[in-house]
Amino acid sequence: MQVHLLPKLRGTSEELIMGRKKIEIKMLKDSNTRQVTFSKRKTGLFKKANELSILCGCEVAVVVFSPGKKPYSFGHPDISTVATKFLQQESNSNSAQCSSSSNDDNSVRLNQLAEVMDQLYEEEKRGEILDVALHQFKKTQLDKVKDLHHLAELRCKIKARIDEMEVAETMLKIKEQPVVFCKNYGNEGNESNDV
Amino acid sequence: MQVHLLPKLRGTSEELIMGRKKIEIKMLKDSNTRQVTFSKRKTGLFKKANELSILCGCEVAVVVFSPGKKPYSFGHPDISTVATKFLQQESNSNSAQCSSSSNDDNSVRLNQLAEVMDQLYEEEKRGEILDVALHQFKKTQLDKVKDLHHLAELRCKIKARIDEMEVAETMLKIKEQPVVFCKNYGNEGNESNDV
DNA sequence: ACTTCTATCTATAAGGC
DNA sequence: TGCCTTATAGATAGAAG
Repeated sequence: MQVHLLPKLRGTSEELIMGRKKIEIKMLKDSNTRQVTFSKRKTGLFKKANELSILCGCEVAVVVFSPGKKPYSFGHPDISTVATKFLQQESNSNSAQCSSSSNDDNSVRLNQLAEVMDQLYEEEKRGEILDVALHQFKKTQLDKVKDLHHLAELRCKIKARIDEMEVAETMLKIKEQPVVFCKNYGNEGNESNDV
Repeated sequence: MQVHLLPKLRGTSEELIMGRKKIEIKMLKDSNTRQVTFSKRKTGLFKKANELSILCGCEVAVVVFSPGKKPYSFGHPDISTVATKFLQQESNSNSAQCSSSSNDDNSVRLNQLAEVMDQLYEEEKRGEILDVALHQFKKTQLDKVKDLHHLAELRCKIKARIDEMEVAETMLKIKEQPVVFCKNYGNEGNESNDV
């Protein structure tokens, strides 16, 4: 369906096709190049974050502001969950478990991050960003999905969710108002590894 | 300056030096391997995050919980700054623009979602699976859909698609939401990954 | 602003120290 | 953990759509 219009390399004296070249890690001057690079690397970063979370069964949260000042985020299992976990650790830091060494500083920072994540989640639920979300989903998530397993359960879960949505739909028909969602804050029954 | 003390490979029948091998992106069973991998990949992730922040002059925040539940973070310029920026912007954008999903846009979204489902189906047929992605998709993306008005159509399409699919399980997600605000950052290489 | 394609460059699995 | 080495899988710069 796609024909290579570009020859691998012309036999001419100049090489127009250079392939990848090593670049210095410094602010890219050209705004277009910067945007393209941001796009590619953001995808790569999120992909890496996802792989790390799966391979090691750990929680990961990433927030990035594009050159255009738009926020993008990735979270596993969910940014809110990660944020919550941080908050909980802070609360329990006096008790028995967790947070070795100097977690106090981190807790403060994380606390703030948690709030941010909270806001992001809130904004997201407004619904106006489905376009972007889907786009991102197609680009990045699908790629990751290739490596995963267990197709069977999800169908049921999604169906269940859709049933819930039907209820919401009914309500929407009656009244056009933004639906208020509850943040699923609280602990997740996350797999706990040793160590 | 460096001399190879190791022969490239013994000519024996077995290859003790295997170099890199492809691994499946799934939870590593061996705790030792998992820890080693976590360490290596965390370093790689932070490095990527740092490069992205420098190359594109953007702000980045990454938080990771190790298999041992210890928090590690990277932030450029630092997590607190990024968090604060988020909060400030949130309050500003509250009155300004945002939320304005029109009904016409919904049909577009519907089509896009249908496309996604098709692609998911394709992936499934290829034998590669979904584990993490769909769960998150359900939890987050679908939540947004609740706010849209053409819920019925969407639901039907999804249901139909799901019936075809033997889809199933969990996690993964990416959230992004456009939040417009003005401010410029242009910081240089700064790396801070605590341990 | 996103994507595709290709040639390279970089990250990293294994195995040892 | 950290630090090496090697071979290979994966990421991505540059150019164009």
